[in-house]
Amino acid sequence: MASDDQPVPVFSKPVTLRDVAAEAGVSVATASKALNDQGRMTAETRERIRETARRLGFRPNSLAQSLLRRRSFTVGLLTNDTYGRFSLPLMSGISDALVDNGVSVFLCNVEEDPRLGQLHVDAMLDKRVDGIIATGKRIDRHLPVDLGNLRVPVIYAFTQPDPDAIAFVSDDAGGARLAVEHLCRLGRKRIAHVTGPASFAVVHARAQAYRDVLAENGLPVTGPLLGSWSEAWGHEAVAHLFDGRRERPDAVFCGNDQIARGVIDALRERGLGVPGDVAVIGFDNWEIVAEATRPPLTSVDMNLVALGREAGLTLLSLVGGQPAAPGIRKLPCRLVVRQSCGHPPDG
Amino acid sequence: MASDDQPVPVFSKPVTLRDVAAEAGVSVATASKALNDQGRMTAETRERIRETARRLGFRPNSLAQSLLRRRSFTVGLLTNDTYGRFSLPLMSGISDALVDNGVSVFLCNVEEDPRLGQLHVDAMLDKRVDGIIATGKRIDRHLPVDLGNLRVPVIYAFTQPDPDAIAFVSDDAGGARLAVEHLCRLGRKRIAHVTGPASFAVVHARAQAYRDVLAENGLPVTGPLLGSWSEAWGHEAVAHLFDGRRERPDAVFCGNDQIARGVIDALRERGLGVPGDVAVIGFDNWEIVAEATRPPLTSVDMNLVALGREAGLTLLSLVGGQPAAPGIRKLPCRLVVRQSCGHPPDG
DNA sequence: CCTGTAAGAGAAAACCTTTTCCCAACTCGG
DNA sequence: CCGAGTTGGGAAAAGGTTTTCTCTTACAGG
Repeated sequence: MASDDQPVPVFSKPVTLRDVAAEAGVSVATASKALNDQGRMTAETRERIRETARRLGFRPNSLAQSLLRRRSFTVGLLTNDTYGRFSLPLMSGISDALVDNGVSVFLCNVEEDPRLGQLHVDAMLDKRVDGIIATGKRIDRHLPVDLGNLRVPVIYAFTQPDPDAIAFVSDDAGGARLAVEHLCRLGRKRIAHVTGPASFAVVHARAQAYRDVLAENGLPVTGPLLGSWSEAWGHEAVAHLFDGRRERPDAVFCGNDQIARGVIDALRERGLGVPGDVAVIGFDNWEIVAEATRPPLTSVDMNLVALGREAGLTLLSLVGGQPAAPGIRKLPCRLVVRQSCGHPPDG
Repeated sequence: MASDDQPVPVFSKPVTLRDVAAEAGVSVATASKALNDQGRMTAETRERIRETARRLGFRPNSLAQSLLRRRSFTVGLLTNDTYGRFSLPLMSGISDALVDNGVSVFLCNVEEDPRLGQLHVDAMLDKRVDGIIATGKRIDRHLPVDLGNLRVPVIYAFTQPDPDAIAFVSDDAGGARLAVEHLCRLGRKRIAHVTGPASFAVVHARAQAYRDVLAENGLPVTGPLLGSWSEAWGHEAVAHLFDGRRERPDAVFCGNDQIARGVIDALRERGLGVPGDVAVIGFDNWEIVAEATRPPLTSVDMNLVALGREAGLTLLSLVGGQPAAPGIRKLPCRLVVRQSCGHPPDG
């Protein structure tokens, strides 16, 4: 009564369970049980302790809890994507999924440095993370660190080290199908494919799907044009496609949005209309690019936020002791229709 | 001797100091002192314990250490920039600075949600972070959470809540000076400024510097054109600037790289050469955009990685007990010269 | 030989919480 | 009135490490 007109003191040491117990006139054991709905005591005692804890602004020390429970409610997120186009939505999804479950995320940027990677992994293990999510900027390269036999579960997102790991990746072939089938439905007959370098696994997966869909629709297959992931390559590819004596494409399926942007700009410079003369579809649905092209770019979205969320939830269930089958989970892409292909397929 | 031909068992429980002590035939106290270079013992004992620890793969449990030391070697990074253009380099710098000092980073994306923000802050405090870095996507808006009277030091990066906090921001006015002075040195006489919306503080800071430099050089000041941060606005602004009956600019200083990109594209469409007829400078040095423009864009770089590093190091010194004066530290920008302004100023 | 000191190492407290076990008191049926 | 069961609550251990204090032994000096 004498001192409770003061709000919580501002710069004080953290108030511990012991403080609460002393203030409420009980033992720490009883205080703990009161706050955790454990044990037996009169409703009145329980409420009095709770009220005391509230008044003192008591918050349990997670460190002590973690030490005891051997569970820290913390996971490590390993990434080597300083660039961020892919890892940011991924991280956002992961973070969402985990935070909703009271789990915090250690961010570890390991670049391409194995030493740094090992440093981070060791630090995370020392801090007793409950699990690790590894994510990379490329599906077919993995992080410069061995996560093989850790004491904690590991999930891979957007990267896939070996077949018996648990990995979430986007269904690139499916995404490519979406795009090419969309173009077919719109009546395009000569669909070209301009994409990135052969050193990327996704280039082949998407190109194969592209060829498959064309074959299924009885359309001519022109081998995909492989280059770099840049606007400049988009420009250049248009020269290849439209300068030759052969029949000109009426649609271009691009390996990413930057290539698509280059393609669209080059087409405009040649006086070709998009989507009038040529329909264009991009990949990645990088909104900042897709929305800045004129016309705004229809693009395949890899649903990275959802992918991250799935990865996060799966890690959580693994941490919780649920078993999970090893292997790769491919998550479907979706087509975001804007204006670079003509009228939306509304039937 | 009997069992040390086995390497560290792979899936075992973590080995504790007690295990090491038992194996080496000493007490945990002695083992601890041996490993931490504390206390007195024969060099031989110390080395024997160390060797045992190595052999067993002992790693101290950070949770226990943190609990005891009241220092977790962990800091929280609060951001509301899901977009990432600014926060990624920032985070990278922060992370670098901290990791080099053995400090891990909790990543907390609070979006614009005060409830989420409070949740994260509470969780970080419960986990006994040593400090917090708050970073936002806008200098003049701060996070939806009150970090006023925490038990741990707080540093702001790229955002600035109130004058008596410690904040690191880029020197936008200085950056604008760099750009406009560069154009002046190149002999440009009619320099326009196309920038973002008036609701951004940086717009005014940069515009003022722009006017100052023009005045200092005896050049005519045409009020800056305020719009959005988009390519589309860059296009539109060119129409404003070049359609009128008044004298046409021979240089445009743009508020960001996307605007600059729009400006350059629009200029080309009108048959105006860059940098021949018009020099263009951007802001942010967003490499993916700056390098894709034709010609590659000269742009002001805010040195966000360095800014992040400074913020991280300052937080560390604060955590270490060093005092730091409150207030705003403006870090200089730098001009990255590419080809959109003509010959580099080499003298 | 005795005392003082230093070396070497261990016991125990501390950090904070949770949980198991236990004890005292009370109630109730017989 | 007695034994059994229940109720309310506390003591203590556990989790892993660090640090202070204490203790034993050895050795040097007198």
